[in-house]
Amino acid sequence: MMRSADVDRVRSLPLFRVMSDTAFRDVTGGAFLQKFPAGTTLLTEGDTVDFLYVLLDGSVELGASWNDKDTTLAVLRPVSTFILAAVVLDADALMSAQTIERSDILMLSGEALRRAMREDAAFSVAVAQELSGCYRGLVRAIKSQKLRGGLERLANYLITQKIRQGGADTFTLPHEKRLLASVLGMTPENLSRAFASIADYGVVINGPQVTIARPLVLERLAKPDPLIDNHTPPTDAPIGKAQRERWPTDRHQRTGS
Amino acid sequence: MMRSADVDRVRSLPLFRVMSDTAFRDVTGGAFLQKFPAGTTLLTEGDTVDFLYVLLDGSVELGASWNDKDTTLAVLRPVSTFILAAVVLDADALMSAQTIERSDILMLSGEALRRAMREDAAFSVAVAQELSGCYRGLVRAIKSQKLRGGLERLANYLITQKIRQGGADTFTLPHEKRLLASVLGMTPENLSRAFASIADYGVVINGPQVTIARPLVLERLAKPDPLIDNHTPPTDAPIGKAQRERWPTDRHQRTGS
DNA sequence: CGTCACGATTGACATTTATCAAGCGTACGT
DNA sequence: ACGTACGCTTGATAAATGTCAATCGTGACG
Repeated sequence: MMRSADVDRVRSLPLFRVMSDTAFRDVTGGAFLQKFPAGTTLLTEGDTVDFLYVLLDGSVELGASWNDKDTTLAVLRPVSTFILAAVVLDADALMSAQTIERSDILMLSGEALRRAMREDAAFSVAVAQELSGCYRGLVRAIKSQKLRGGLERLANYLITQKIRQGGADTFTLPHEKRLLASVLGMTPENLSRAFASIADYGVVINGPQVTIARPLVLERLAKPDPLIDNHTPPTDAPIGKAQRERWPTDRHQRTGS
Repeated sequence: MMRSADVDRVRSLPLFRVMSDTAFRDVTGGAFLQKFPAGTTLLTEGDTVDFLYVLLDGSVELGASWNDKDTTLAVLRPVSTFILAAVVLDADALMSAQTIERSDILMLSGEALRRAMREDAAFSVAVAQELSGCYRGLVRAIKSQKLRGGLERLANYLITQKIRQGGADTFTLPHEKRLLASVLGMTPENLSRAFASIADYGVVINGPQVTIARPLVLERLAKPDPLIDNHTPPTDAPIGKAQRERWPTDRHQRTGS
């Protein structure tokens, strides 16, 4: 059902690394690994959630809608789990999930997950840590949304993106601009104008290519704040939302070796 | 250090009900119960978090600020825990906490909490459930913020408040309007105007007294949605964020008796 | 090769929200 | 009782954001 390489990738996630082999086999026993084309709706808000999803390849948008409007709450990249909170509570989904590009997605039985939590304290601690990381990600998102204006959100997004992609002054926007607009909580038209305005702060846009020509000028506009922006640098280690939140002050290093 | 009645109240929280007596004693052993006057800052964003806070009496505002602006993320009423996510990750606080009125607050050692999680699977499951509830509360908040306009947010707030206070057409706003404005993500001036506008939808304001004269008209404006608004009815049982999120489709009733 | 669909951009305009300023009412302390 | 501080309200105005419409460029597909 799963290739061994995929099993390894899941196993090496912080969430599953702490599980016993038997518990891991139990949880992955009835799992599905599916490939979905771009634009597939995996889950609609309000749906009953039977599975924990793990994005192994591709990308997924988490969104929500109300009254003919819709917005994007997050864009996920591999390797990420999603709708963990709904699985833990065995509750309905509050967000929709849709593939952005062709994606490999692993689906783990929610029931088995909850059983494993009850039987394995280390695992449920890992779940609690992952959830804490997700929670803090949302706190950052709300703070950005309520405290900053559109231009400031964009400026900080660009700075964060630059760092996450390695720190070079030129990088590529990872998504369509329309999607970015939805993430940033504005209309595509407004994002376009924001890109035009931000040229005054030394940002050069060339299609999906962005060059931050005068980083200090941009920073003066953005005023990035570690309590809002999570400037976690890129890493090849499989990382969960919890680890992202712990850096750089990881007081509990348990991967000692 | 704690009155027996207070111990009982904490013990009966979903978070702590599942703990063994010995684990509970261990966690509450080095606990402080303190009374704070109104307006006391308990915690500033960025601070190291050493304790899990439990609000036993009074009320507490969770807020955040950036660039001389500030906003309120939540207002807590007894009995609630707060900054659980930071405690679980042993990370810095992303929000500030301040008493709104004179409050009784219990402070439990974060270190002891994390130890109890590692040793007691049932407890760490309860922590994961509470965190899931908090997470979903934030998802609702972001959806409200990004998808609705100010007047719609106010309308839904009033409907939610009406239900939470028992369902009568007349009820009392639980906070100052300036605080409500901050919760709803608008300026006090704007909230004032929103209250004036909402009179057209059959809402009569008299100081802190609100009367919803034509509920159906207001609902047509508000379009409340269970995927955004948590219309949990009032209860006398000590309830956690997780329970709030499970109602009304609690598929895992474990308080069987 | 042409056509079509779609994302991005730009302009004009409407709506919403914030800001500044003034005035009102009430609770509180002297 | 008086004054004062503070929350609330209202008005005038500015800034930000959304909406509608048109255009441009590009990539997919017949």
